[in-house]
Amino acid sequence: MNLLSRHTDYAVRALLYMANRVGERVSSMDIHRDLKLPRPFMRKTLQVLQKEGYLVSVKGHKGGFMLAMPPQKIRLIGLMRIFQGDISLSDCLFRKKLCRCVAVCPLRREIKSMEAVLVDRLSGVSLADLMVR
Amino acid sequence: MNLLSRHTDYAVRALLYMANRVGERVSSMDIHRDLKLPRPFMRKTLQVLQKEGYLVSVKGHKGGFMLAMPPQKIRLIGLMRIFQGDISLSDCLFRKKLCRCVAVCPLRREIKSMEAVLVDRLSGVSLADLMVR
DNA sequence: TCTAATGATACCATTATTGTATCATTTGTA
DNA sequence: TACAAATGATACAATAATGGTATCATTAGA
Repeated sequence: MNLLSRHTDYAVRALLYMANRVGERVSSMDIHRDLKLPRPFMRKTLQVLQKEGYLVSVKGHKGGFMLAMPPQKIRLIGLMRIFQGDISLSDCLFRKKLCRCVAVCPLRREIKSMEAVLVDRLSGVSLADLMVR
Repeated sequence: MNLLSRHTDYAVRALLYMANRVGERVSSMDIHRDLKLPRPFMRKTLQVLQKEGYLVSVKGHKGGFMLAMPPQKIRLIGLMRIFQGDISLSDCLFRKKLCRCVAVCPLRREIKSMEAVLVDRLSGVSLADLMVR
């Protein structure tokens, strides 16, 4: 199981990369070269981050991206919500039909509570925390 | 995201069903009729549970299944491990290549620690706990 | 001996995720 | 001013995991 999707994973890496180059303009080519992430896919990641206000972009020659906010303000939970939707450990709508979980309610309650723990932990992690080494 | 796969989910339901019919022989047909689970698929679930020692089976006419142990001994984490492998929030081998996570180690550490919390919680839940109502 | 059950297993369908390709637009610079 | 290098937008394809079906062999009760 993967808590983070590729988009989220690549987002974290790319953002970390930029956090270490504050003031510079970073292109998808730079990231591709240095981090070896598949470029077309990761470009989509970056575009989403731009739309969501995490990145400022400059088009054209010598264009690229820069962080739009300090690393302290970028939280793991925020990135996950963008790329993976609300964190849930039991997706309960199954093609518009009601979940198969309602019948096993005590189990559902357990899982929901674990979910809350997880979200709490994830909320505590910022990009800045991941930069410390 | 789903913490539980269908197999695990169906296993819990079927086991709960049998826990409420101790002494009776329960067939896959009974479960299908009463719980509306897709029979061929759920039959596989039951067969695995039998192989793993959770169920005793009787073949032939009037055959079926019975719990092989008391509900207190059946733990959610055990079922998950059978049907989903070891609980991990960051599957790190990607087609035999080393994970893409190692490069973002602090993140990996965070996730591993959340994983431990989750496993701990899951270990605490038994079938008997889910029967209480 | 027929029927209803499990055991084993092969196969198919669906979905989500991951990844590629392409074209339009923008902008610095030779 | 034209070219090159970048992002924006978007359509399409590949892959893998999961979920599900079908079938045949075997067993056992009535």
